[in-house]
Amino acid sequence: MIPNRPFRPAPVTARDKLLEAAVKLVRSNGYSATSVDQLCGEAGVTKGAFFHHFPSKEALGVAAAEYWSASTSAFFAAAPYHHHADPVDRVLGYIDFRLALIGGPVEGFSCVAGTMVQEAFRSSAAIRVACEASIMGNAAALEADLAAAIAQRGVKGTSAASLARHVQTVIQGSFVLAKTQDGEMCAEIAREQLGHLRRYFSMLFNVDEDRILQ
Amino acid sequence: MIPNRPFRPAPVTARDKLLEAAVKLVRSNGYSATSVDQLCGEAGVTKGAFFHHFPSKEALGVAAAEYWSASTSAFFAAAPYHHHADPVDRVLGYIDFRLALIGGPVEGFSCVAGTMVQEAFRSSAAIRVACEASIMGNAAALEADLAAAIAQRGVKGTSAASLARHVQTVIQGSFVLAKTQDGEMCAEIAREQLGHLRRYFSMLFNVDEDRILQ
DNA sequence: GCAAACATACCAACTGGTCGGTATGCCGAC
DNA sequence: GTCGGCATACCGACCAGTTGGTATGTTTGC
Repeated sequence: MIPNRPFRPAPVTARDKLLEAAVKLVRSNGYSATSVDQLCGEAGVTKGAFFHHFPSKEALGVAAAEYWSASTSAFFAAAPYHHHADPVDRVLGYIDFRLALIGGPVEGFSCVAGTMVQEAFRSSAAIRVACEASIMGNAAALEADLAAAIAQRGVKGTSAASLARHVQTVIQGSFVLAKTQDGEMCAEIAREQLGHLRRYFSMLFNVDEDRILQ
Repeated sequence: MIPNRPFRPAPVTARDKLLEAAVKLVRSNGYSATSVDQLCGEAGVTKGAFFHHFPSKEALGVAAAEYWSASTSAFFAAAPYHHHADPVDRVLGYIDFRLALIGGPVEGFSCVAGTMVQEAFRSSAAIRVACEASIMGNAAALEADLAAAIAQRGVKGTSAASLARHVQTVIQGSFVLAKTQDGEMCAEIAREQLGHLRRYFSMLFNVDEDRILQ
């Protein structure tokens, strides 16, 4: 979900270093394929430290999703698109902000929660729920602006919550498509797909009321 | 991608049984978390048979993506939505067809290629390419109808290939969102999201030409 | 001095993969 | 027609390495 988070303070405790390692390794190798030893190696920490802070690998997965959730929501809360007066501008501003974050290798802008839930939704309910909270929490942050936009433009036949989920759907889907590609095409295809989301919303919020419903 | 494929003949050879097992297990547990022993157990086949037919687990992954690709494309080629005279009806018919396929647990309608590429895009180029072929092949099957619809309705600012990719994006993204849910909500959220895709296309192909571009 | 934060050594279970062997069916030669 | 030769399909014990997890220390801050 979030890409290159600049000015992130370097983690100090072993716990933080492990969470950072989890974000990095899960993004590029997935949850199952990432071993506890790899995590410890990446974090520069021993296995004893790992199991001191987390009772199991699954617990690290849950904590990583929550850590991810917290750092991304703080990142987006501080973004500039909130300042627009028009709610439609805030919504489109969010999409443009996401668009600007896409670049470089996929593991730099993909989503930890989306990656983990794909693998663990059946084997670990705890991880599934933590990833749900992360993704739906990110969606919920847009809901107020979407509700205002819907009210202002008189959009019928959907809801702010449903549209917020659609934003996440297109974002997550664009990451999957991006992962099928190589090199610069990864970012290019992800940007292209967010462009369709932008166009959908532009049409939805600008069109005459009687043309909205099919 | 494809869900409940009815009337599929029961696999006979060990190879076919292993491919069927791979589709089932990868869909519910992912690629990395599925072991060769599990695959053999599910297929009712020994390890000797596995490595007789596939040189490695990775090769099975590639073969599974190709097998998946072949069976889904045959399934969609035989679907009834192709018979509509209007290309826009064919495109919307495809979406409605996909909508009708969504139901039951996620692993019954999710996509093997999308699941695998999320895990293996960095560790296995062969699997990545096989999944790309599967997903983009599915997209390509819609391209002609989309091109005709674009031409007929005078849509500007995009291409048939890009819109075809968007269909896959929303489908793959809806599967990710569905996997965050439990029980019947899985199918419900996936259907809701395909509904947005349908609405986007409805607007795109019906609106006056001068209103299309923002 | 004492608890939290780590480190080291270790374990049973499992991992993908190998290897010698067998059962079966198809081939032309006689 | 039946026999030897040979390829394909499959079996299951086995291997070295790795897995998540534990048990027992040691260090450090207060």
